[in-house]
Amino acid sequence: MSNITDTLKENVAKAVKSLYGADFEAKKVNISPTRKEIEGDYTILVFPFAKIARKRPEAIGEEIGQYLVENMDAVAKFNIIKGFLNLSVSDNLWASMLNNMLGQADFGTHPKNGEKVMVEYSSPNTNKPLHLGHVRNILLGWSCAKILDAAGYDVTRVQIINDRGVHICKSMLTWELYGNGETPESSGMKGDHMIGKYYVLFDKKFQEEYKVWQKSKAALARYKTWINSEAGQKAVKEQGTNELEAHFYKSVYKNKYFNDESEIGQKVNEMLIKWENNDPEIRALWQKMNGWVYAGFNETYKNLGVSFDDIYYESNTYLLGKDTIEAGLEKGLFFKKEDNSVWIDLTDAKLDEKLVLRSNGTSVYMTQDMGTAQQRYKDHGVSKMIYVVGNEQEYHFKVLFEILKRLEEPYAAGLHHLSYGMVELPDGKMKSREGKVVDADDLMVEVQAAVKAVSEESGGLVGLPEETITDIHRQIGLGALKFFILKINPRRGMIFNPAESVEIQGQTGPFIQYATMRTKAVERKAKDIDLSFSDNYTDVQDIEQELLLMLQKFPKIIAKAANTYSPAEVANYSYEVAKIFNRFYNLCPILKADNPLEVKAFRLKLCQLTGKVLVKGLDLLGMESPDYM
RNA sequence: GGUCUCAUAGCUCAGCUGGAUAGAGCAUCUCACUUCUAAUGAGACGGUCUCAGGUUCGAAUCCUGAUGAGAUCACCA
Repeated sequence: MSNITDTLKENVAKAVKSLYGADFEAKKVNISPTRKEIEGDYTILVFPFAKIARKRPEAIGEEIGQYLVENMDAVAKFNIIKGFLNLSVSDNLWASMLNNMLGQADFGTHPKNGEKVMVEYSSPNTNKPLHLGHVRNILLGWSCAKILDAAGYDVTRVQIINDRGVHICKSMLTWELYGNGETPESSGMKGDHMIGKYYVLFDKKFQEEYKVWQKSKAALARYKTWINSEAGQKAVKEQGTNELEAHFYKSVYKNKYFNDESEIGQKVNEMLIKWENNDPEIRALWQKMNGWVYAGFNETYKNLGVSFDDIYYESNTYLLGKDTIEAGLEKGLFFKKEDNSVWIDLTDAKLDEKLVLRSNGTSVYMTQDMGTAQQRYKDHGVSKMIYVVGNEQEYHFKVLFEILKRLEEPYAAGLHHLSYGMVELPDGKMKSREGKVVDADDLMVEVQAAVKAVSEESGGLVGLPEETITDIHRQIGLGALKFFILKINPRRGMIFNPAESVEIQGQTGPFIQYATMRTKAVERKAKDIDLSFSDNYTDVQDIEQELLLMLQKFPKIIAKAANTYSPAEVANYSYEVAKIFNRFYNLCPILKADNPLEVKAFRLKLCQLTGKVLVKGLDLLGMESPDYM
């Protein structure tokens, strides 16, 4: 039996054909659950047929309703209010609907479609421990991968690690200068946090040096040269001389100072050159320190419950893409300027002229990304690539995708940037320089502690082994955090309120986990109930019908979430299911002693199905379902 | 300035292939645990869907414009 709504749509289309002799696409029939206060289970909108039938909506409803009752066993009766045709489903249909859904081993998931898709997420920089922004990224990526898998795709999860460049050398240098051989073991710090410390230290040391220099005669000379230059005069015009010197040091000259004059800056640049020339000592240091960082990252990933199938490193990919430049030049897609730099003109796509190769022949980010995409296609043969990256890179990806499209890459049509908004704190943006960041590791510890406090108060876990209790606290804490982040449409920027993220009441992860736990608890208690009696149950309550109709949507929700790359779709659906189930749980006793057998059997089955859907829904969000709470 | 997002209840968010009286949660105020675990349920309160036009039988939803917020427009990554 296919889905009842689909069957209804097909029959409505048939009705239109037979009554009015016109073709109407079954898919376009507008059908929705009937509003609670009106009699009926499904409502069909008849306005769209008005033009075809050339009759009043009420008359059309009457005719179609009549047709459906006569031609479908499932439709018992109907009524019409304005242009709305409300159908009531036959009583015996509910049990068969339930059996049908419960009979599917993996209800909700779609058969494999043979398509391969890659999801890239996390993509950290080895200098900074993962923070709240990464957490949103990682959870989105992980959940999307799960959803795509459930929707029938063959998914490869990857991350690209930014492990090269000037910034990496900064932490290496300060560790060499001031580290005294410190290791994660010797300091007891997580590797990524330890490296992060040296990265911050570099900035501090540089600022100190820069500040001293600003008082020198040389500094004053640089400032005077600038102020008399064209750019300097322009600045004077725009903002006056007030604070101009500070502005000069802060914004105008800083990079130049770093590259040309700074002692510590020189050392970093020397180190980078050595790294690029494969200096064995530098490379060994680099590998050692990266190893510490990766160990730290892996711990965080493990705690978050996520993993990857393949990892790309920029140190391997940064030279890729140059052959593509050649190919593009031959095709006439790219062009060279006099200084030998290579460009592409995308002004006709409302994008600008874009540099793809520097005048000195070295790559830019775009070059590298072009090459990496091709490499991934070679490695994994994927037809779709999903990049989970913040919305600040929207422009970059638009350009990248446009270039790959014009290069006629076979996967070009399947490229998607899953762009998500910035995570802000209630008092504004996170700023790493001011230490105003929410660290991923700290965050996970905090949510678990908060859950522990509530749990001990409610006392639901008393009597279980200590280890089990701790693990349940972990599951709930992470559940609260993950749901809090994933329920929001990725597109939107979000305000992360730490207090709200550990809420366990209302629209939260633990609310859904609690409902799921209830389904499990009932099942544990239900013994020796002959489930086949459920078919005799015909007095199906409104709330039971509502729950069934909601559960029936599951496969479509997964498909929609996959098509829109939106875990929020699954999150909000799971919440709705949990809410209806809780209402059902309160209204309809399942195992009550004086319930007739068919009532127990039907409700128990409904409970089982709800449990299956909720467990799967939570799993798609990367959340676990505790057995006790 | 160009481009792209976003704007719905005091707060956090759903709803957007146009359809009935715009929905949840939080907060505030009631009520319900001798009951399959109350981390629950029932009820009350709360709205000019930013504004102004347009299309339509019908607009929170589509179009145009305005206002406000964010992002982006490097031979940076």
